[in-house]
Amino acid sequence: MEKTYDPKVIENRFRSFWEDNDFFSSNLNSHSSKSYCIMLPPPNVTGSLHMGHAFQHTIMDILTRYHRANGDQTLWQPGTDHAGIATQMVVERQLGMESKTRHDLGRDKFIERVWDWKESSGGTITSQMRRLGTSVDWSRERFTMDEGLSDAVQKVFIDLYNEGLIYRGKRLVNWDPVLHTAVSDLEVISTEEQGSLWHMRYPITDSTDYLVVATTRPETMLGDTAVAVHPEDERYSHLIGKTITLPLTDRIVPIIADDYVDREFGTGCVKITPAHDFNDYEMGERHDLEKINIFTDDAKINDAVHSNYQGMDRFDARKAIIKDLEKLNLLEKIEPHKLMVPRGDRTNAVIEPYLTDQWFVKVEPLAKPAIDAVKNGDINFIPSNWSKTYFNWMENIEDWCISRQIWWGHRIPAWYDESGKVYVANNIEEAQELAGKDAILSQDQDVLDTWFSSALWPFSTLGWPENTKELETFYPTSVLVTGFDIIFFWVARMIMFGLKFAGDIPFKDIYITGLIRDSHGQKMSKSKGNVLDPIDLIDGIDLESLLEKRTQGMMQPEMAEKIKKQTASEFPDGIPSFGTDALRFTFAALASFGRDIKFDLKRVEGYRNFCNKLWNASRYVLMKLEGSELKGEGTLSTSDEWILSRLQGAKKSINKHLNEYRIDLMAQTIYDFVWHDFCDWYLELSKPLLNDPDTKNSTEITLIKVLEEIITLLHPITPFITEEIYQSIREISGSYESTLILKAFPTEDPELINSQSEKAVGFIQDFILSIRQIRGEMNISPNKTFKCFVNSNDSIDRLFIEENVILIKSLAKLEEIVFIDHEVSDSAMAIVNNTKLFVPIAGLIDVEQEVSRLEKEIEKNEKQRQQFANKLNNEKFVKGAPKQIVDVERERLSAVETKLQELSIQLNKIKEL
RNA sequence: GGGCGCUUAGCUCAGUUGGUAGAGCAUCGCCCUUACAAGGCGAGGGUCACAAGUUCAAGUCUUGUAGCGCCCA
Repeated sequence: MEKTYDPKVIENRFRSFWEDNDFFSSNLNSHSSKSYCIMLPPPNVTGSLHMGHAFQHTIMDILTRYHRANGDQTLWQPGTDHAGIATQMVVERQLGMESKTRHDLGRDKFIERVWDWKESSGGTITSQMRRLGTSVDWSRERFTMDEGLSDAVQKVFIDLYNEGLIYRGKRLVNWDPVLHTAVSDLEVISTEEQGSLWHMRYPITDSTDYLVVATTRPETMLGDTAVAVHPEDERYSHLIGKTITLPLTDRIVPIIADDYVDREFGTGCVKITPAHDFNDYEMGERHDLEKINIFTDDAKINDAVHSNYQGMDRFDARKAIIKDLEKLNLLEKIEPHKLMVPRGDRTNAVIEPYLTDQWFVKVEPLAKPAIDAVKNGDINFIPSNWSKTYFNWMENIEDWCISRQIWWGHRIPAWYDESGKVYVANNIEEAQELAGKDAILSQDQDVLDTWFSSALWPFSTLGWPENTKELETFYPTSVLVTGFDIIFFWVARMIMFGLKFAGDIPFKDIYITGLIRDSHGQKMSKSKGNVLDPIDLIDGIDLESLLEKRTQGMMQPEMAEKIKKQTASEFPDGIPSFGTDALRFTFAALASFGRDIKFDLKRVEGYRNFCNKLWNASRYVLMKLEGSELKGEGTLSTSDEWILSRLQGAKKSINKHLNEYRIDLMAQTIYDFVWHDFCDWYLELSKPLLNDPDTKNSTEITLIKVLEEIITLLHPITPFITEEIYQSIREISGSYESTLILKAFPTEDPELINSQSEKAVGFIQDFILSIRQIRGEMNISPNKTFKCFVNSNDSIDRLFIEENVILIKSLAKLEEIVFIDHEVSDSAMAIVNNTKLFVPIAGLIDVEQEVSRLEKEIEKNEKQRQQFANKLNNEKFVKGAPKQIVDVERERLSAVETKLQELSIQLNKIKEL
C-alpha cells in the first residue's frame, strides 16, 4: 500500500472495475429468494447532482450494498425524469441564443431538438452519480419518456378516463404568465414581500354612502362580482343584500355575508374576485357568483370587461386604476403591508390564479385505499411522525391538475372533433373509430404534468403493464428514500397509482431524510450563493473558481458582491479535496432522524481523517504480517479475545442500526470501534504481542481477521478505500471473493463474546490510563520511563497484572512493575479497582502538584459519593426501586467510599513530606 | 387560524424500555514515540430553554410558558 492515503487514485481504479464486471447487476445473485429493491427517485435529466441527491444516494447505496452483501437479490433501479418545464426551458434558452423561438421550429422539430439535447448533455447527473460510487444497476437505467414508460403513462390515463376519474374542466390553477402554462404548487414559491393595502371606497347603489374594502391587488377589481362581510359584523349587517356600483366599470355587484371574512383584517369588507383568487373562488362557488376572467394568458387586461385598461399589463393597470380612483375621490388610504407573493421558481414571475380549461384527476376515490395502506401498517413512514403529515394532506386532498401547456412531455391522448367533443384513445385511428369516419379530429395540445409519469415509476420501470419477472421479483419494493418536500407530489401519488394499477403498495418503508442546509442552517440556493457542489468536496476547488461558480448566471446579479465576500470569508483557501469516501461517511454520520441537517465542512475533514486512520492501520497490519505464514487458529491471547468480543458487540449494533435506518448510529459505532478499540488499543497491544513468539501467530491471525471484518462492515459507507484495502490483504487473509461487494456482511458470533477477557482488558486499560493521567498531569515526558509499585490484596487484580505485565509496561511506558505489600508515601498514587498504584516521586514529580491532583480527585469522588448516598438515604428509593438498581447503587457507594479513604490517607502522607 | 417539529458543552449533534449526561469539532497543556502530526497522550467545559406534574427516580413521560423553524390555509 502507498504510504499516504490518496483517494483520487483509489476511486478511479474501482469505479470502472465494479461497473465493467457487472457487480451492481440485479442478476448477479439471482439464486436468492429474498429480494431487495430501491427505486431511485429519478432526478431531473437537466439537473446536476446537488447535496440533497448526494446525501440520499449515499443512504440508498449503503442500504443497497448492505442487502447485496447479505445475499439478497438486490436491485437499485436508476433513471432520470424528463422534467417537462425545466428541460423545455433549457432548450428554449438555447434557441433564444440563435434568436429563435420554439414556435419558429414547430412542435415536432422542437421535440426532436430536446431529444438531441438529452442525448448529448443529459448525462451530467449520471456521471456524477458514478463519481459518488452509487451501485445502481446501470443496465436497467430508465427515462420517463422511454417508450415503455410512455406506454404505461398512456394506459393509466386512458383507464382513469374511462373510469371517470379523469375529467376536463375550467378551474383556477397556478398560471405562469411567462411560460404560459399551469404549474404545480411545488413550482410556486411564496415569499413575504413588501406591498400595500389599498383601501378603496365602493359606492352603495342608490345611496351617497359607500363601503371601504381593503385589497392587496386593486387591479382585480375589474373582475369583482361581490363584496363580502362577516354575517355577524354589526357594522355592516344592514347592508347585506344591497348592492355596490362598481367604480370604473358599469357593473352592479351584491353585498353578501360569509363567515370566511376576517372581521379584523382591513376594514372587514372584502372584494370578491372569483376568477383571480383561490379563496374568492371558493366563496364564488358557495354563493353562485359569476367568474369574470379579466386577464389574457400573459396577464394583461383582456376585453371581458368594458374598461379603459384593455391591453395593459397587470401592474401598469394597477397604477392606472389607483390613479383613476384617486381622481374620483374613491381612494381612502394606502397602508404599507407585507404579503405572501407567489412566484414561479423558474421564471420568478408572479404567479396568477387563472381560470383555464385543464385536465384533472379525481383524487378522492384513489386516496382512500392509499390512506388505509399507511393506517394499517402495510406502509411505514420512517420516522413515523411523517404519517401525520401524509394523513393531513390526504384527508383534505383536492383534485390534481395534470395538464401543462408546454410541448415537452407525454402528450395527452385526447382528440376533439369540430364541435369540441372529446375522444380519449390510444391513437388517432382509435379516436377516429370512436368519433366516426367523417369527424375531423385534432389532438389536445397539452402534455401531462411530469409527476404523472413519476407516479408510475415504481412499476413502470419494472415493465408494467407487461407481467414481467422483474415485477414479480421486486414489486412491492423495499424502501423509498426521499425528502419530506415531495411527500404530496410524489410519494402519495405513487401509493395511489401503485395500489390502483400494480395491485399492491409500491414500497413497504418510506424513509424521509432531512434537508441538507449550509453550516448556518440556511437552505442552500443559487440566489443565496451558498450552494456546495458535492463534486467540489470530493475534488476540492480553489477560491477563484468557487467565487466564479457561485456568481455566474444569477437572477439577481446585484447580489454577486455580497456573495463573493461571504464566500471568501468562509472559504479563504477554497475547499480542499476530501475524496468520495470521506464525503459519504459524512452523509452517513449526519443521517439522523432530524428534519434539518446543517452541513459543516469540519465534519468532512474529520471523516477524511478517519479514512486516513483506517488507511494507516491497514498499512500497519500489512507491514507486520509481511512474510509471515499464518498457522491455523492457535490459542488466542486475552487481547485477541477482547478485540474479537468487542467486535461482536459492534457488529450486533451495526446490524441493528441498519435495520432501523439509523445510519448515523451505524457510522458512529463503527467509527468508535475502528478508532478507539482497534487502533488505540488493539494495535498498540499487538506491538508487544507480536514480539513474543507465544502470541505472535494468534495476534497476526486476529489482526487480519478483525481488519477484514472492519472493511467489510465499512464497505457500504466507504466503498473505495475498503475495496483498495481488501485487494491488498486478500492474499494474506485468504478470501476468495474477487470484490468486497460480494463478501458476506459480518454478523455477530455469540461464541466470541467473552466477558472475562473484556473484564481483564478493561482492568489493564484502567491501569494504563491511570499511569498516563499521572504522566499527563505531572508533565512527565512520554519518553521517560519509570517504575510502578503495585499494592493489591485482590487476587484477580494481581492475576490480571501478572498475566499482562509486558503489555502494561509497553503501553504505559513503565520500566518495571513491582509488587509490594506496603504503601509508598513519597509517590503519586492511583486506585484501579481494588489495587493501588504508586509512582515514586523522586526526580519526576512535584509534591505540590501531586497534592493538588489528589485534592481534585477527592473532590470529584466526594461529589459522586454524595449522589449515591443521597439516593440510598432516601427510604422511598430503597423501598420503591427494583432490588437490582438499589444493589448497584450500594456497590457504587462502597467503591467510591473505599477510594476516598485511600486517597485521603495518601494525601495526608504526602502532605507530611 | 390549523398541523408538525426544534431548544442538551463555545459550535454541530447523539442520547435505546425512565436508573452516574456522551461524541466530533473548537479550546488548553505535553509530545514529530518506526501505522498514522490528516497523528499520539492528558485536561477543562453542561441548572439538558423555563415552570409545574407523574414517579423511589425525568434530558427521556404529561401539561403549560417562552423562543425558533417548517408545512397548510
